[in-house]
Amino acid sequence: MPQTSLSSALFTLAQSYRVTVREAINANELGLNALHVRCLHIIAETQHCTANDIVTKTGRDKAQIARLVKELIKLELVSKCADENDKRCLILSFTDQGSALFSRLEVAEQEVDAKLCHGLTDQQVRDFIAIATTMIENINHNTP
Amino acid sequence: MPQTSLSSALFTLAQSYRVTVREAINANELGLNALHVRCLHIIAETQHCTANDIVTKTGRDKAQIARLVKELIKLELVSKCADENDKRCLILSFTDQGSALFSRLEVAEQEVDAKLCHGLTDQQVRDFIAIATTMIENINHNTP
DNA sequence: CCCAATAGTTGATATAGTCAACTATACGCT
DNA sequence: AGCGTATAGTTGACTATATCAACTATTGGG
Repeated sequence: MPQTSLSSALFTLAQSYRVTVREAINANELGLNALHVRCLHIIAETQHCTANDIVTKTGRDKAQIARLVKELIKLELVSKCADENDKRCLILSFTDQGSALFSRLEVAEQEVDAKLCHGLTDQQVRDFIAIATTMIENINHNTP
Repeated sequence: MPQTSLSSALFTLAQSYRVTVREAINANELGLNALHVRCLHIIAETQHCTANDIVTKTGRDKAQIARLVKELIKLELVSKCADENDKRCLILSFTDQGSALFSRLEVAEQEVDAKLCHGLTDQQVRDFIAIATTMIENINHNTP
């Protein structure tokens, strides 16, 4: 089954990726989906992370993020506390459980990535990410 | 906003792509989504195309495809008729309207693709598709 | 003729994504 | 200070997508 066009390659890849991540995550008995995982990553890599940071970094609707974060909090993976200087901002950070789970997640993710990149060189993967990033920028640089 | 990891690049790209395609399509006053478009492509490129062909080519649930096809039929873009040899198989083909619309779609899609690939060389795009295809194969080659 | 397999349909339900209205705080201004 | 406006986040209602399981109809093989 050859993948010819850009759109179909992209579409198929995104779909397969979602399914695989979900399987990997379910296999790890965590009640999280791919977007939860992205949130956790962003929280991990952003110091002083707010819900709004997640909104801008993911490009999702803020309502969606709000509910997602609420779930993470209910799962006691993340806690929020108001910024001292600006009480509108609620800083998100990992609980101990959250940190522990994030480590496990990273392992699971590396497995998915390794599977995905099987047979590809590091350089190819880097190029792929670079091109994807360019495409994302192209697509976000508003349609004039 | 740098995209570092493979997963986040993929995820962001897929999301942006969906949004852009949808905008392009809405802008073209068609009541279709990205998956409708994929179905039309598959119908176009597959002679003797059945719903099941679409299921295997897209990897989606057959229920979802059934409903999608039903919509395409209601829109009078596609018609189905039973295979003479095997009456379980319903062959899908374009109506005249469907063919006409598909031509328009191809133009719209080329615009999206052009936007996406702005600043990239043909070779880069080819490489990108090739790598994506490899990833899709990796991911589909069942998890042992 | 019966049975297992296949193609497709349907209902119920779950998950994901969107829009608009709302609260609360903060900032800038005269 | 008090006003208007911007920002962060929350919520409700809704739409769209996706998934599961049960079902029908047809087929081909013993």
